[in-house]
Amino acid sequence: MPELPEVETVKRALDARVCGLDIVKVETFSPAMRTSLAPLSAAGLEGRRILGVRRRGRYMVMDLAGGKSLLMHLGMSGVLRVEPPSVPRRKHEHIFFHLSDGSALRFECTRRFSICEPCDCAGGCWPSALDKLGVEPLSEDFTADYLFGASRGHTGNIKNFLMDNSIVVGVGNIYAAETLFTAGVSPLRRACDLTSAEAEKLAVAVRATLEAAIRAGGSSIRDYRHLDGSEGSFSLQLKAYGRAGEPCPVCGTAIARITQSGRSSYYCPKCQK
DNA sequence: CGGACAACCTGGTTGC
DNA sequence: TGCAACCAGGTTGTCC
Repeated sequence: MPELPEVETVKRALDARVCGLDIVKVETFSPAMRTSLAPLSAAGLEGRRILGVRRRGRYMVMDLAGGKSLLMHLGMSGVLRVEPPSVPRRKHEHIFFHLSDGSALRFECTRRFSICEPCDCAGGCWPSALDKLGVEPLSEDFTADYLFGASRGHTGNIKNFLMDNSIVVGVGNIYAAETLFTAGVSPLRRACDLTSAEAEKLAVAVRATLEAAIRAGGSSIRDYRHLDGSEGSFSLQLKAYGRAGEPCPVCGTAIARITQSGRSSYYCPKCQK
């Protein structure tokens, strides 16, 4: 569900809200998201203080006192909320972390694609499962040169290339569409055919789009919600994604919808070359 | 190896 | 109203 701006928004809010609190009790309600929840209670999370939350790609790691951490991924439909445990449990809320201020961190996941499992990655390192992730698009390592170099030899289309997490993390279906629109590049182009000037435009567009989306608190298309249940507003600024048939905001041509690798792509056939 | 695609799971929307 | 088909923001494994 969430791409980088949504996860970053959740991460920031979570870090600000639960840092310094203790996990008093862990309550699990239904067996398994993608990984079993059974180890959660056995992992000795209860009684540990929350030290902080960090993000790598779409993964979040919540560090706890004593060298334990919790690896979390929201999948397609994961929602984290901090609210009183007395609020009636929703149908797909799988875990309650009861916190020392009386609130609960509640993990909801309708489609069960999420991950929430203990890991040993204290001291700022990351679980080995994240080893193959590419560069962070908001880091100084993500440059036009990097993007151009990485695209050489990739004969697949540029849209799938942007969504390849071993190249650059956090760009999913929504922001791939928005980025390509902003850069004026057709999603049908082969990655290896990009010029260095186009790679430059794309790198700038990726950074600008993600930063603008973070400022707006992410895009709430379907399930995505903030920690308090409110919605992100960037969906109002989407120029191409989900707008098939609507006029392009630049030239008025109808936005087209096509399928690439089984997923919908939206673009302006006139502006995007 | 790169790239296309199915599978994982549930629910909402669309269309007959 | 009923029901089937299709769609959905991610990741992983399989096949060619």
